[in-house]
Amino acid sequence: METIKGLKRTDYCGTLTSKDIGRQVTLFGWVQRQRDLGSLIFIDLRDRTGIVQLAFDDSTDRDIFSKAFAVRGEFVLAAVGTVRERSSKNLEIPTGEIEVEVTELRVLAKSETPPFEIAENSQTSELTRLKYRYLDLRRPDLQKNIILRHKVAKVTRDYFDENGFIEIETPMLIRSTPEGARDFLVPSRIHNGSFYALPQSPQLYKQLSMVAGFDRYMQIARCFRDEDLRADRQPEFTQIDLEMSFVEMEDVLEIGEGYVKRVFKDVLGVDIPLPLPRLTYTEAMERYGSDKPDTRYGMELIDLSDIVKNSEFVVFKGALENGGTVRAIKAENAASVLTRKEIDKLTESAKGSGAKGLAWIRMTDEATSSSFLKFMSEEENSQIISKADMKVGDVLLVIADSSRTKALSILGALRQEVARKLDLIPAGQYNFLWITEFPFFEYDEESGEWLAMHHPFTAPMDDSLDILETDKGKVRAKCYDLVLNGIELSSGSIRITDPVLQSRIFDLLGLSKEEAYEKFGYLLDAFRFGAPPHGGMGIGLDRLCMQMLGCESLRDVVAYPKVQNASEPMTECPAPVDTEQLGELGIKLLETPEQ
RNA sequence: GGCCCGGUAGUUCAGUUGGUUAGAACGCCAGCCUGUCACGCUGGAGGUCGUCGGUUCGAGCCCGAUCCGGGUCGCCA
Repeated sequence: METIKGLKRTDYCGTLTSKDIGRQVTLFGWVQRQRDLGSLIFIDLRDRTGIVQLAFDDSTDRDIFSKAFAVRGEFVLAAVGTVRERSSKNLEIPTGEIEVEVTELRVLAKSETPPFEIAENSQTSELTRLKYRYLDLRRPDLQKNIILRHKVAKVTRDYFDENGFIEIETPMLIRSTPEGARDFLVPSRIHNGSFYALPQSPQLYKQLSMVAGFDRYMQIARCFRDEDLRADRQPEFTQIDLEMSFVEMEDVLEIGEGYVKRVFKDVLGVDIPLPLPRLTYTEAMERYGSDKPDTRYGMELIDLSDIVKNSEFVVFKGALENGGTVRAIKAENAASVLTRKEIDKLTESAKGSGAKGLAWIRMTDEATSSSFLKFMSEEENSQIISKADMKVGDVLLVIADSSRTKALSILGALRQEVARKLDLIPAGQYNFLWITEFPFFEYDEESGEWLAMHHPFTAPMDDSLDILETDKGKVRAKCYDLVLNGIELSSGSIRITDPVLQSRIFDLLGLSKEEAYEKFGYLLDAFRFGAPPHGGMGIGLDRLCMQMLGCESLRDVVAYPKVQNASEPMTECPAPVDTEQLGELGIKLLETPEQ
């Protein structure tokens, strides 16, 4: 193995062009491929910018030639040479017009044969790739993703800096507030039996920073939630967290929109027209059955309740008599894809999200078949078909449920599944949407109680103040979500700063003064010393990058992600620790974990 | 915790009603080759079929359990 002593890189591999012909260059990189043609050898040398061809022929020094002969994939090389025009060009690659005639070659490191090829569009299973993540990350796709992520972070800091935001680091070791998601806990050595928690978000610290007078705060903050993973959910994730003083909802949305426009323009060169569309929570649920609707395709929900309210079909009748609803979506020209068998599958997944069943009408050239038309009158039938504007080839999927919200959200999920099946989702399109006027409370059917839908510092809307105690179902919050292509990108709210209102809210949430003080005393104290009105939001950086790159999983935009069981295959964490270490923390395990 | 899908060579996969020595491609190793660029040609090595147990004369294939991965529901104020 040789050293780089005396060598300094002059260029990155992928940046050389015919303009560099005749130049003496020094390159470092990994061997993508070595092609040995006998008395002619080519090596593709790769770094993060791309590849360039090194050439060795009969004019090459014999020692260098035999070194090149022994080179294998992923060896690390230093090459000094002259850029020259290729005698046969390769127009497929950016550097294909030139090659480097090598006059000095050093093998800086050898490599074993890697477990998978370092190439774009790897077909290798994700587990293998994650075990060797450093090799996976060497692949051009992931290099591109991680570099884009860097650019997003850079533009983010620039934008918020230009708009008067101060970046403040908030602590990673904080007090646990066991509401909402589970906290990751960190035992304290100095205070045996006590624990820190890792932040689920910097929420309280950023509000305190408003009290401290920083006026505008931002942070690219790591957040932690000890919950089960999904394709778009990791136990640790990154939030672009911000908070602003002396603002109302409109001001926060304006900053948020400006950010979205800026980051898409600067990083992707894509223009996002402003202002972004808005829907209230109620509209979104009624039209799409989701509080984070994907508006890249239509297929909006159709209300059949009025038409079927007198029908004899017990399923519809029962749902409506119990205060529910009957809704449908129409899949246009879908009869060929949505066969009986496919509809059965949809029924199963609807049941999976809580449906009792799925009613349907399927119109084909031959016949109109349906699971329920036979229970309806002629008139009802034709009203349904005309309300849904059904044509030959269309399929109508109907959900009835005595819970209105449930019916809507089941249909919302179905809408997404059908859109994917029918391939209705256009690529390369970015549909942003603000969702506003979220309900303040959520009715829990099990306990029969109204629970907070948001954290307890979220302000109710001004016109809800009079009905806080009397009509909880109608209370709306000054809360807003930013949705992109059916994914929740961001969530925020205007906060309560009025102590009187705050204690009303605590009362409503069933938090006694003592409990509230026990949990959030420091914030309540702070608010006694002049709290400016404030509000903010947190934007999911990982999800944003995922959308910008069109990736299906967060694992493609997180350098070192966790897999579904929340472990990391490369380092094999989490892992047991030795008893001595536990002893210092005053912890005794009830069972010895298997090694 | 529930449901669905998957686990066969380094990698991606095939493997018939259970039946001889489990195949292919790529990769790897060796030889040949002066313009390749997914180089080509010739030859070769490489497998506890995730694991454990069961059924059987015989299991990659059937049964049970279990582990691992992916998706999803619950969960994620």
